[in-house]
Amino acid sequence: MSWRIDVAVHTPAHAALGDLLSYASDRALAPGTLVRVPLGRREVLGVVWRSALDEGEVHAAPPAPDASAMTLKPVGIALDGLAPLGEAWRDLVMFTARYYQRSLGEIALAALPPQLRDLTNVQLSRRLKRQAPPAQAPADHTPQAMQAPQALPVALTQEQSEALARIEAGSGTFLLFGSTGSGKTEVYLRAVATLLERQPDAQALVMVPEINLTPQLETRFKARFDARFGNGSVVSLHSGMTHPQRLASWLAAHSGAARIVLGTRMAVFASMPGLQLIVVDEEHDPSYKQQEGARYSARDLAVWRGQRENARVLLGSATPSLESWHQSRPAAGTDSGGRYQRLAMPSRVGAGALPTVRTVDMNLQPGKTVISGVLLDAIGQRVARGEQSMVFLNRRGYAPVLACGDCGWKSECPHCSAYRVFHKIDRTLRCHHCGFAERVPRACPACGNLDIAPVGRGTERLEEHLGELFADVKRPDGTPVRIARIDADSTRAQGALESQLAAVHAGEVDVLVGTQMIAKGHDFRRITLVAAINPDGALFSSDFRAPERLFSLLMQSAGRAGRDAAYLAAQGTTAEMWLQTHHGQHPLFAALRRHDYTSFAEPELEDRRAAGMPPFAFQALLRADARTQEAAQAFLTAASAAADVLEGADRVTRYPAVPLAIQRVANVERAQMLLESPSRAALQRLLAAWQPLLHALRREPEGKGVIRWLIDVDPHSI
DNA sequence: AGCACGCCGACT
DNA sequence: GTCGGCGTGCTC
Repeated sequence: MSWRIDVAVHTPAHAALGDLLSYASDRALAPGTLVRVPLGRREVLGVVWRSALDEGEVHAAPPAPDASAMTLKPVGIALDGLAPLGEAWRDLVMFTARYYQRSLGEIALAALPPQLRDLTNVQLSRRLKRQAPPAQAPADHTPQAMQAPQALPVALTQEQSEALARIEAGSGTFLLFGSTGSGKTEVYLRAVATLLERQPDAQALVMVPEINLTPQLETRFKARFDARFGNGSVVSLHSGMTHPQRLASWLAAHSGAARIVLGTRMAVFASMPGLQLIVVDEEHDPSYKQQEGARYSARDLAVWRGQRENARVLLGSATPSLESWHQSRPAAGTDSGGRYQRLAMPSRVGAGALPTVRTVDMNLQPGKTVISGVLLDAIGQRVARGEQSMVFLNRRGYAPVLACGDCGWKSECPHCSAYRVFHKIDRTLRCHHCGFAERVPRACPACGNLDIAPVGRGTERLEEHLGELFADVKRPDGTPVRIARIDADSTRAQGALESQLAAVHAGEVDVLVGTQMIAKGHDFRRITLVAAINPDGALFSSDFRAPERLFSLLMQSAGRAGRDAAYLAAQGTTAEMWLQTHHGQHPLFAALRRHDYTSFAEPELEDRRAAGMPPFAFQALLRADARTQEAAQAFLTAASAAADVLEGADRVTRYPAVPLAIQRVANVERAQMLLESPSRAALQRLLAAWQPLLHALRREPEGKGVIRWLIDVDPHSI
């Protein structure tokens, strides 16, 4: 008997190539089976999507486009040793591909560990054998043991207990709205523990926004669960791991041997047959949105996956995204708001009171002031008392621009519409967009003037500046102040971030300078002052999400100060957050002063509602990269015109094509067009119907010079 | 996406 | 004379 096997392989969405390629086989293969198939002159890994009995020209299922007429090549070997990927996983992949306008195979193959692609059957079976045998009844799995859970490190607060009780009693998606230090992680740990103890085959997925945050989370989960469920019950999945490590974790999740999977956004695609709970920590974090390739939101997919697999989803944040805030309602049974249950944990446990927020009115400071005198004094006093301070500035390097005082030359990047940043450490001018780097010229390249000077400041220069200003400030033991910097440059080397963080923890640093990298997740017990040097940029940004990001960043930073109540009491000090701003009266800062997310979010949401913006509207971007800006825009304009006749077009607003904020990167001109609709379904229908037209358009004169185009659904920055 | 084929510039 | 640039086309 002859079968037609439809397989998803790693090909991009393309007009000439369908989502699935058909192959011949003398036996049916279960959907989800991994197979090697011939494609052109190479052999690639694919996922079986369906098998159909091939009765000559008649097919039970519709064949892949145009495949019925051709002779099918035979499938290669099936990776039989591996259980087929489940229906729920395939549905997730299918949904992702459709929703984000990508090919099935691209999503499916990207969701699998890369090493699987070049593993033979023999190697695979060897791998599987080596894999630790599935959780061989560790410690106690008896009912008695479950009724008498081992002593847990800390007692729960009232708020934590209530949140947990509601998670257990309910189902669906929850928004855990807990201030920094309210003990959200403990709630995650308990929710996971309860689930895994109750159901021996249940699995939990826990996601964090950044790779940096996985080690500390892994330590905490292993300490809690290794003893109870056996070594290997907790695995991680993120792009910082080696391929063999990732394969091992993936196999453990797929087989069910791993009870808990920790990871970054890619982990949302982990194959987990027993998935019952998904935690998305810091759910508001922009890192959950993939910014290249398939531009998916791991948070949104987690919610979808939870619904599909009937697993609880726990979104945690002190400053939820306005989308999640809007979707959530305060108490079960309340109709207002959306579908998530909101669980509030406003109190800070074991931490000092939230820091006092002080604003420095930069309008009253002498021009060009970098750090105001009052702030300097405040930091100096902390140093003298042996306390730590954190100063952050969202700009790395020494100075964002180098300029000639005579002829007006500036350090423009020859390949991008951006300035190259001056890095004093290695005397280079570096473009942060294309990577182009050169040694700093001795004299102005345009006029030969020797007087070329840095303009503006980055973390490097701030660090240097503070060093000069604090030259005479002494620590309690009379030794000079110690200043350190943490940013993407200082942490480039393997393990550098860890060692630098350790130095701060060990008290070897008095003043820490850094980018937003230091505001995220790291607990510095002895920091009592946090300062934002220049947060104004985001207040009047053209990006409507900028205030939301700024507020969350500042709240998170404020949360870094005074994490240790006992320390503050012993020092007889209070924690402070300082803001240097020209707009001290801005409502965003007023809300921040009160540490009140709600009073920031509610008016912001009202503005969005009034302006018809997300979450009250749905957006997508069509972007085009081309040789010239005209070509990019011409393509977009033609694409817009082509969409006129499509279904749903009347319900989708198409804005004019505009250049990107950074118009040219690496000699490629970039333009985009915004689409917006009050109906997600209408937008989706339009995008789906548009795709083939866009492919066709590239071959038309309007598509000339276009290097690539892409669709970004639910874009994060526009 | 890969990987071929194909047609124009500076070097073993 | 070749090596190699990446433009265009194809893969069940």
